Amino acid sequence: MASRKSLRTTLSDVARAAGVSVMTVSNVVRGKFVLPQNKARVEEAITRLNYRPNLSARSLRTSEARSMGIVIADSDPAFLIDPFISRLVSGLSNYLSSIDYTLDIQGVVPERFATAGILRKDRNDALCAILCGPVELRRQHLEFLRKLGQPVVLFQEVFKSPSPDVALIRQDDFGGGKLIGQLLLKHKVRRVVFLRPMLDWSAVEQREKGIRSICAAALPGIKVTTIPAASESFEDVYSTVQKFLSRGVPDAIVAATDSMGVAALKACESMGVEVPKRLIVTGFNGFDLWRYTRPTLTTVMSPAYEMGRRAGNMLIQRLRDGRFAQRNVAFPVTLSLADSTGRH
Amino acid sequence: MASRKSLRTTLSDVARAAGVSVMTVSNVVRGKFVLPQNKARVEEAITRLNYRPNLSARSLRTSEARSMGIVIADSDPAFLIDPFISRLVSGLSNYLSSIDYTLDIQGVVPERFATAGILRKDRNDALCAILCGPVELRRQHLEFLRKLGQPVVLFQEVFKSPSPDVALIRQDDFGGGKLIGQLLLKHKVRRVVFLRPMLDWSAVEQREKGIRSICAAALPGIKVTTIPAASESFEDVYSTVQKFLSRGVPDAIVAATDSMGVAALKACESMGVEVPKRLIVTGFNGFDLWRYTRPTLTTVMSPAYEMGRRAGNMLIQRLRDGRFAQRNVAFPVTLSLADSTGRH
DNA sequence: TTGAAAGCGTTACCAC
DNA sequence: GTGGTAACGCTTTCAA
Repeated sequence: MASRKSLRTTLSDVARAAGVSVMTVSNVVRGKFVLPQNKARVEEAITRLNYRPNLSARSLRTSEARSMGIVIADSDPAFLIDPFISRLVSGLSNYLSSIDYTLDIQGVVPERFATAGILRKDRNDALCAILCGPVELRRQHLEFLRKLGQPVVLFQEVFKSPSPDVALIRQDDFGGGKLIGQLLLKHKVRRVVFLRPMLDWSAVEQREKGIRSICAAALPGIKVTTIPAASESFEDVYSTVQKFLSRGVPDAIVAATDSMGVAALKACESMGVEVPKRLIVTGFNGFDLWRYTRPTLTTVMSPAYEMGRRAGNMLIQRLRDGRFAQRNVAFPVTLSLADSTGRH
Repeated sequence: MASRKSLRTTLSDVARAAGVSVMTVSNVVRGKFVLPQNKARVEEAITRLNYRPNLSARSLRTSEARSMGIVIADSDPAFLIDPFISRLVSGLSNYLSSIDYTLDIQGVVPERFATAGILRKDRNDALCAILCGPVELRRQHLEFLRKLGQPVVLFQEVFKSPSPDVALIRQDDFGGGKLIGQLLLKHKVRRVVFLRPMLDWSAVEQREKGIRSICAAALPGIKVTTIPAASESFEDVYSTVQKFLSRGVPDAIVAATDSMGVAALKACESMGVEVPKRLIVTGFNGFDLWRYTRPTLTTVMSPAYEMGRRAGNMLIQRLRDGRFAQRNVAFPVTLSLADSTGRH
């Protein structure tokens, strides 16, 4: 029956089957007004023929894809397991779904950022990005994004927006670091270890700066030592902390992330160092993990899901209005006290 | 200079700038052989004009999108935080990226599955899906997927493939349940609680069947009681277990997932019920969580990341060869012993 | 309200 | 090896 070479049903297949023109079918599909009698026949034909609109053709014609992309630079192949990222992407995806937009996703190791297919081809109306690596590399990548000439939201960086097409959304990691710092003050610690991954990440830098800004101003002085673990993996962090503890026990271990905080807790346990009695431990960017440990982990809560929604919303407004209403947005974070810093 | 109304650079913009035909530019872009002198001029123009190929136009012409979609039915809006799903999607995404394919992602509550935009429009060459909800609903959704007339990989279901276009990939949850069951035998338990979420999920059903198959055959008999928590959330599971324990302590709590296992551990802790001394606890579908708790959690390890890669690979082969080589694939799982079931 | 035709950016095809 | 042309499926435009 179908004499077309294409295997897929098209508008004109439906039009022929329903005895109307393609425009009538198109109008039905897009919810425009069509006489009820025609509409019914078209809908019947659509169902019978299993018609689905070809978005490539629609996008080509309308020059809007109703789709956004997100590119995530991460050294871990399983880039979505990071709880911040999984929440951010969930929020973005759900927001976009709610307005009938699609989300394209791609993870990429930082060294190969600029080769990501999602950036080299034009398939999405706008892009989101999360960078990592040394600050100069991140700056290059931002420049690469700027040159795309497409609306972009960049997460978690403190760069100034370099173009009207680039907006930045971050949580207040510096402020979060200060909250941890103030907690350290309250506990009258003297020697603090800031435990971070080797790989640079803007948020980690900000957290460290926030903590140090408080500790530097403290009287009596608080000495902050930064210890880098080879990676964020449990094994690397665990062994790094064990090695450090074997040479002396500080008053506090401030971990750059919750998963590192957990590994630190476990390392303390293995060395017989009691938390919070002998030293206190904190995490960062907490979601549920804090409550799984014993003792439970004091951390700073992130609004990641909401940040994802917001990014989608800002990009939609940018596409509609031709400009971003704001190009720098910072979300507040909150301190979440638990047993690893002792009962207040 | 650019007299076109479209804002984006096109092939013919580049062709004009380089003084060649569009076909030459197209050939350069696609890596076909072009005389070095022309190639150089074209590449210069591409860089200068910031040209990126329009994938909608390419897809329309070639009728291949080089893109796949995944739709995830989940009652939790943050559908990506589930560690199984985040690994599965990471594996799929990375595999697709490596062959220059894109991944579209959409989460949807099970009641609205068939309304998901990713299913109602034709943008991807193939689809992956994860279902949840009562088995009849899942069967309907599978039928919906079958009718799309597109290659589909469905995860974690034990349905028979209903069409040459549908392949099923799952882990051996029944076998995993048997591993847990055998462990229970070894510990000579008599009263077992299977702790599961209210929401149906194929994998949970299989796990329960596997456990019960072993327990039913045991001598002396092992009594298995199923306790549903309102949801998988920490609070719901925690309070469900507390309530249950207040009426008596079984010999084992077998949780349907690791996060439920952790909540059970914490509920035991809160009630002063020692694990593994007084009762043993197990999780399921473990990744890193098991090592965060005290005691660490015995669980069954899932090959989720590898399953995602495999799905991508099977779909690519299906697109290339016109048929699936296999339509039912089961990945083995492994038991991971830890402190919550005591030292052997 | 409906229909006919043009054209979105690209690639397949076929001349040269 | 390169270029002209048609066509992919859809929506915009304009006429009826």
